[in-house]
Amino acid sequence: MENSVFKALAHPARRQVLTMLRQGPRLAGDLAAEFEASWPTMSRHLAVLKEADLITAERQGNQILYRVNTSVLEDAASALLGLIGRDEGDDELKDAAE
Amino acid sequence: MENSVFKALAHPARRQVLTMLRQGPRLAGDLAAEFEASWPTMSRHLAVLKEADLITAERQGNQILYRVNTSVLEDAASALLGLIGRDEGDDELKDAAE
DNA sequence: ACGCCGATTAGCATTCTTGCTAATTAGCGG
DNA sequence: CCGCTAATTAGCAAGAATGCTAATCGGCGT
Repeated sequence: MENSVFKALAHPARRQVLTMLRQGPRLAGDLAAEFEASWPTMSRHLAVLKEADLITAERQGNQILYRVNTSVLEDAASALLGLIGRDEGDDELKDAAE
Repeated sequence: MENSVFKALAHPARRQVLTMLRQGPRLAGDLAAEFEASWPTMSRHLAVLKEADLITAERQGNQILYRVNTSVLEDAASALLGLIGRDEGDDELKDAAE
């Protein structure tokens, strides 16, 4: 679960999407329009972010509104910070090698 | 540059390595011994982390000592946190789509 | 029902990642 | 120099990620 979050964050375009959503929700097409990549490509990036629960989708009639899931982002950030502090026991951030 | 950091964080084994390094530096073999993966495989994971500047390597005679680069981890964490706060202008976390 | 627009899903090719074994480099000790 | 241990690099195969175009789905208006 944690894994899918970091994997989702691994792609620049997806981080860029999150940046765009920072100031509020946006329509899918609105987001897609800002990238050079094709629309279907962006659609898949959004799907990856949704899969990782970093964003949520809501239908607005014809179109789809995306918004950031702040708490998941917070969890990821604190997981990273947990990697810094010495010996804080919890938040181990380990999810098995493959 | 930011990109390689998040890519490096995308693999569970590599995050696990960082977790292990939390309490202090460790020898390469010492780290490798804790994983099921083969030694060369771990060596490459370490190379990826080093490439992202998340860890540093230092030769100790026959062996190699790895330690976390805390500041890069901090930067990554604050980049994520920057994605949350509304409208903070800087730290945009964008590094071009592909 | 039809056409249209917004968006996703299917299918495919290309490239990147991962992980293995085998070969190589680096340093130490006799 | 030779042998030994520590670790990395080479080379390969399998699988995942990315990006495209074409096809499809969903909802709205006529």
